[in-house]
This record gives sequence, structure tokens and C-alpha cells, in this order.
Amino acid sequence: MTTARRELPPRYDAAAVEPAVYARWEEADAFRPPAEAPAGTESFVVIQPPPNVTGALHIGHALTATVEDTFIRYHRMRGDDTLWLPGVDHASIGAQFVLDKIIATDGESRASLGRERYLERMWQFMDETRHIIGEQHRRLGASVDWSRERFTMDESSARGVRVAFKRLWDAGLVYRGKALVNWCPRCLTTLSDLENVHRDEIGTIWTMRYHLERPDGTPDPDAWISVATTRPETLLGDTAVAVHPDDDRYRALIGRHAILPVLGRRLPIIGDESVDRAFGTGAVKITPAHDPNDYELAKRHGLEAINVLDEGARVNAAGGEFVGRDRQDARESILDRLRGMEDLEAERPHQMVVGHCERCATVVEPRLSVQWFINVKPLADRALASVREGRTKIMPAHFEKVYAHWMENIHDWAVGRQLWWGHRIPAWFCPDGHVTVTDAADAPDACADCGRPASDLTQETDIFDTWFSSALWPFSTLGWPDATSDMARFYPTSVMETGYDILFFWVARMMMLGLFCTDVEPFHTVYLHGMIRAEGGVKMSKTKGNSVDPLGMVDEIGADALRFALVSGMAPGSDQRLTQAKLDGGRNFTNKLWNAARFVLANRPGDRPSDTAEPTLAARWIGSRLADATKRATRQLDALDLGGYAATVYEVAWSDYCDWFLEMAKVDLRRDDATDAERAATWVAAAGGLATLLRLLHPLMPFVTEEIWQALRAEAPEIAAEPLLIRAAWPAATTRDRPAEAAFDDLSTLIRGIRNLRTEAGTPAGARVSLVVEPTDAESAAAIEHGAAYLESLARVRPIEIHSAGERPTLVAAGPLGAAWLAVGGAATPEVGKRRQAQRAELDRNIERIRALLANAAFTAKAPSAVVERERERLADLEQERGQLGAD
RNA sequence: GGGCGAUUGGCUCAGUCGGUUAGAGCGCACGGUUCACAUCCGUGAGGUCACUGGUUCGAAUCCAGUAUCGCCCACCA
Repeated sequence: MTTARRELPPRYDAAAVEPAVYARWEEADAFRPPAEAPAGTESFVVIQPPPNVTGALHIGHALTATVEDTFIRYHRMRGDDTLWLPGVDHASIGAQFVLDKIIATDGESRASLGRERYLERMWQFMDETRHIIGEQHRRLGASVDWSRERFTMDESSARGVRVAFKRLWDAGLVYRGKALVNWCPRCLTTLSDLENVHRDEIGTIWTMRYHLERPDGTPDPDAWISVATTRPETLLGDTAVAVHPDDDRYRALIGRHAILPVLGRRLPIIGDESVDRAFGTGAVKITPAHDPNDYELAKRHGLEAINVLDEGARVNAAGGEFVGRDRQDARESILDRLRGMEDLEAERPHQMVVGHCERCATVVEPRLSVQWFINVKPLADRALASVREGRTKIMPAHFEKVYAHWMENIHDWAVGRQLWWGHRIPAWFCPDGHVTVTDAADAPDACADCGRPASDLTQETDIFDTWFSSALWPFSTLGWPDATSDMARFYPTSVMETGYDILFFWVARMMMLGLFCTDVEPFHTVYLHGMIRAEGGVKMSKTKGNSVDPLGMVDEIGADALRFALVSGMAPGSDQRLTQAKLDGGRNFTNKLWNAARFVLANRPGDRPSDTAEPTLAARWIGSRLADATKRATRQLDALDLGGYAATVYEVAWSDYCDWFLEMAKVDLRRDDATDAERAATWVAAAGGLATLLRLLHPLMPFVTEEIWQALRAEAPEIAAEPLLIRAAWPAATTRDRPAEAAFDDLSTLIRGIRNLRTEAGTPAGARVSLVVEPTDAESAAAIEHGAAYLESLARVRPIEIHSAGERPTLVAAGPLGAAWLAVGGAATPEVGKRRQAQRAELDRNIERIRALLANAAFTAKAPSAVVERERERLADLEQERGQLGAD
């Protein structure tokens, strides 16, 4: 009785197949780890970098998802206790940026709504958008455990944030103090150093005169000190002029005063070693509230810091007549004023570095304010040691240096944000100035210092930097601080996979807080992928119109094709270009697999006898090739070498299986003299080989392989045993069949040689030509005879005439091949005319080279004996080959 | 200013511990309607591995320097 045929349609329709296959997996609950860890298994856990809740899926997400899914599927097939936990990040500043724009279209703003209504609106926005990124990941095939999906604004995450912060506070690693921080006047919040992006810009440096004070307190019109600045508007906040104490030009002025233009303030002229005599005029105006250097200097000299800008970077009341003016505006006016007084000496273009808000690109303003800081130095020391001592490995390794450099030069983390969307800092102030930090969801009962009742306390309005909750992600998602079974089973996690662009933002902070909170490294490996660039190596951007839209690509060529294109040729940490050619390659490969499967399924012999014949050479050979590919793919995936893995499976599938094996299988299936048992053996090898290929390819190309698997299973359930490929076993390691490989190599070399001859002799592609072969020995003769059917078909020759060794064939004019004859030996060597001569010459060159090498006493004495031995063997082979070719 | 990386055929990239004649895909040339696939098949051309020097029996690979490109970090007004 034959099973019902399941024919694959001639065209692979990814758009139809992929969603259906994904639904099938979900229906079977295939992504979720079992309730209990299977005994004796290792866990493999990937905690997904949570995409921003507001972000539409871009090509970087697609790469992340592909890489992680490939790892996860591989380990799932290996039988490991595998968890891939998905999530979404609340992205406070990013989300507010987006929502502000949305509500602006309704004529609303943050201010008009107020905190409470704004947050209500934000939650509504979240409800509308949160699912989108997940849907998009489904289309890519991400086999994540949706039942464990987390959001950084979940209560579990909120609790983790409070507990972690309380512990840091109790450990004395949190402080609140006045400091000059990065401030975005548009987002109206503090930024960490990482969010302050420095860019080189050509600005202007102005030199202006500050007149010296006369004894009567008025400015001396004839005496001044010239200062250089790139920010004239900060003049309003100047409280001193500084010079180098050893600067002969100015030494005499130290202790005197200058009069600040416009405002008329008295500025002491002070000496400070930090002033660079060679820069500008050698005299610096000091604006402590608006410049980090000046702030440090002011602290040393006890100078007042006058803040002259408000939160929106407009001049405040301290700026006198300029109050309310934008900083740029104020700059122009002040410059005009100085010009009018002839106190503007010079203006020159100036190469400088300007900080911009990472989110909105507004120029960041240093701002003096009271802020929450985490003293990260002790955490960084530990995180650094973990990597130095190899408990966490970063791939590629050179990023360990980058990581170390950052950790060694780390500054305290300004962790508070003057935003609304996020985790509010769980600190309460009492009227007496005490601060109470709690890890409870509610207010503390009383002030921890003076015992004043909760009713007297007010909570801090600042929220946490988004990355604070992200830093806890690997364990807050598993139930920490509770000792949950998930924590015990899945923590620490295995591989943290992400782009190198967030090494500091995220990976470094996960290391620091992971070690602080859980006393263990949160993952043993950090796998950093590179950035995806457009053709020409330029950054992909929507505005440039050169970006690849992953979902559009999925529509067009399917997720498998996109995944293959993303992974093939990738090396960790290095940027890659995603070109149309690469995407086409992915599509073509999908198509190739589909058609190979169609061929196999369509060619099953009608009746399969229960006993099959001995496997053919083709069957043995492909089994051996697959054994080798399995071994390599396994090693490569274990080493997280995805580019290598992709190359391995591509090559074995296309070159070995399709180009050679299936062509040989056609011969075996179609030859007239084959028995049913022989045909069955060949088909079983083809179907079995296909099954192995599907297993090998599934981690990278899950959809098409699963679809083919289902069809194969319908046809041959004993070959595709498991109901779902996603849950099927990774191919077992088998040993290679070296004799079969050697026999194949001889035969294929002969076939290739004959093809060369045909091309060179201009033989019509379809024409059958006679072949005369002179085998080296009886063994070769047997091999040729054995492979005659393959030869006939793959080299299109017939008849094949075999001459005994040493007997020069007389058929010099055997048809279109001209003076052709063929000698076959251990390494088959077909020849014709000048080609034969060229080959002799090449052999002679190589023989010469190796003889010289072996004659070199230094080589034989110093090289390892294995290397010397290999050279000897090679020489012997070449000499034998040369002997077969004869002289002429 | 400091650090990191890259440089391999026309293009995009592999290249294990230093060890035969440096590989692949695309592109190119030539030939193909063989009943899985023209999203395909066969054959071929194309590389002094950026440059200079060094270490070594042996260097694309290790070391030093140079050049070009890229990235990251950084409070010089």
C-alpha cells in the first residue's frame, strides 16, 4: 500500500507558506520550554535585546532576530533546555519623543495634559503599539517563548528596579547632588554621557575684550584683557577670568578685576594651572554654570556659579535685558553689542566638538542641577574582572579591549531623568531634607531618618534612565529578586547577542548590575554583531532611501531568503553590506531547496520492496559528505560562527547534494538494468539525505525546511520521523566513508576532465561522444567500469572503451574529441593536445619546487615531521601522475 | 588628543595552529530548451593578499613602521 502523495507546488510561495507554518508551530506550542527541565540537559538561554516599543522593525532587528533564532533553533534541536525570552523596552525618552509628536497633531502637549493625563495617554499608546513589534518578529520566524513575553514597565520589572536601587542605596553607591550635567533643552531632561553624542563641527571662536577695572570701579577704555570663546552668550554667567599663573603676559593682572561687558559685573582675574597659555589669547572667561571645565575651576577657587539659562535654554532673569531670549538669539545680540563697543576683536572659524542629544539632535547644554548619580566605579571593577578572567567572553575578542577601556574610564552615571514615562525613583523627601529610599511599591511609612509620618513625605518626581531597567533585564524577566524556578533553571543566561553599538549602553550595564544584584555574570558569552550597511558601505537611512525594509523583503522573497542573506558571509563585530545580489542569492537558494525537494518527492519509486539493495557509490558518497557537513556545521554553530555555518550548509546542499548527488541519483533511478531494490536504495538515500539537509538548514531557514519536511514526512514517515522539524533532532554525528569519497573524487575528476575536453574541442553540449580510457591499473579499470553509467550521463559519453594499462589507444581521431585519450589513476588526469602539455609543465614545476624544498636541509630538520612527510607523499603522487602522462 | 579595526580578483566577503597550487557568491566570457530548478546547468578567464622592513626552513597569516579608509572614546575655552 502506498501512502498518499503530497506534491509540492512548482513554485515556492513564501508569502503563503510562512504564516501557515508559523501558526502550526504556535499551535503545537513548539517554542516554549517544557514545564520541567529535562534531566541531564544543558540550558541555552538567550534574552532578547528588547526592541523599543515604538520602533518599527528595521534591518538591525531582523539581523538580531535571525542570529538569535538560529542559535535557539540549533540548541532546541540539540535537545538543550532552551529558552528565548522576548520583550519590549519602554524607551522613556524615545517614547515621549514619539508621543509628543502624536499629541501635537491634536493640539496637545505634555504641559497641556499634565503628568497624569499624559501617562494615561502613553499607556493607551502602548496598548495600540506594543503588539506590533512582536507580530513583525513572528514574520521573521522568531521562535521565542511568547508566554514569557516581558515589558520593562511590567510590575515585575518595576519591582526589580526598586529592589536594585534600594540595594545600591544601602551599599552607599547612590548619591544625590548638585552637578553640571548634560541637559537637552528640547527633551527637557538630563542625559547620560552616552546619550550626549559628540560631533565634530566647524564653529566660530570669538575674541572679545574685557576692560580692566580702574581704581574708581569703572572700566578702563584703554586697558583690557582679551578672552576667546565659542559661546559668547555664556558671558552673562561669567564670574572670573583665568590665566596661567606663569604667563608673563598676564601675571601682573592676577588679583585685579575686569568688568564684564553688558552686565558690568566685577570679575576677579585669577591664576590657574589648567589654563593653556597657547590656546586662544591665553585668558579664559569662566562660566561655572555652563562649562564643565569652568565648573571644576570655580570649585577650586570658590567662585560663584550663576545659571543664566532656563530649562529651555532661554536666558533667565540673571541675564538682565536678555531675559527670555533663546541662547542663539542672545548670542547674536551680545555679539552685536560687543561690536558696537568695538570690543569684539576677532572671529575665526574653529574646529570644535559639540554634544547633541542622541534622541533629538538638539545641542546639549551643560546644566547645573541636583541629580541622582550611581557611583559605578566599584561595579565596573567587578565587571571588568569578569571579562579579564574569562567568565564572560566577548566576541569578537577585540571588543574586550574596547569594553575594558570604557570600564577603566567610567564616570558616575547620572541616572535620573526629568521625564514622566518610566520608573519613578523610589525616593521620598521629608521637609527636613532627609531622603528615604524604599523598595516597596508604596510610600514608606515614615522618614527613615527622623520618623516623620508618610503624609509629610513627597516622592521624587524624576524617573530612571531607561537603561537602568534594561540593565536588569536578564534576571528581572525571570522573576528576580524572588528565587523563582525560572531563575534557578535559566539564570545565568548563555549568550547575549546584540549590536556593538550598545556595548556600553546595555551590555556593560547588564554586567555591572547583574554582578551587583545576583553575584554572578548574567551571561557567559557576549556575541556582538556588526551594523548593516547599504551598497557602497554607507549607513542605511530612510531619508537616503537606501534602506532595506525587512518586512517588505519578507513579502517579496520570504523570511528564509532574507535570513540567509543576512547571515551568509557575516563575521561577528564587522559591518556588512546588504546588497541586492545577496538578497537574490538567498532567494535563489530557497528556490534551489524547493526544487530539489520536488524532484525527490516526485521520483519515489511506486512500489518499494522491503529489502533495499546495497547503497550505490552516490548514496555512500552523499552520506559521507553530509557526515562531514554535519560535523563542521556543529562545530561552527557551537563556536557561534554563523557565516561559516551558512557557507557549509549552502555548499553541501547546492554543490554536493544537488549538483552531484542528485545527478548521479537520476542515473541510478533511471538506468534500465536497475532492480527495484536498487532504485529503492537510491531513493532512500536521496530522501534520507534531504532529511539531513533539512535538519542542518532548519535553524537558518526554518520555514521552507519545515514545509518540505511535512511533505517528506507524508511521503516517507520512516525517514522524516518527527512530527515537526522544529522539534526534530539535530543530525547525529556519523563517520565519513573515506573509500566512497576517494572513489567519487577519482570519478568526478574524470568527469570534469572530460567536460573540459568537450568544451575545448567545441563538442556540441548535447552530443554523445566516444571515450577511450587507459586506466592506470586493474583497480582503476574496475572503478571506471563501475562508474560507467555515471560517466555516460554526467559527461555525456558513449560508448566507453577501456584499454589495458600501457596500451596506447589508437583511436586518436575518435570523433570530435580529436586526439583525445584519457589516463586514469589515483588522481585521474584527462588530457588533450596543448592542455596536456600545459599540465605536464605545471606538474614539472611543482615537482621541482617540492624537490627543492625537500633538498633544503633546514626544512627537513626544522619543520614538523608530519609536514615533511606530507610533502614527501605529495611529491610521490605528483611523480606518479607525471609518469602516467609520459613524455613527448 | 587617545584607542580599536580594516585593506585579499570588477563587486561583496571567507581564509582554522604560520605549512601543498589563496577559496566562495555575484559580475564577466563561452556553451546549453537532458523530463527538480533559466531563481538553472556546464566550462573558463581574472589575485605580486595596500606598501616597506623584520622574525622563520616556510608569512595573506606573526612583529615593527608607512599609507589609505572606517569606527569608538575624550570637559581644551
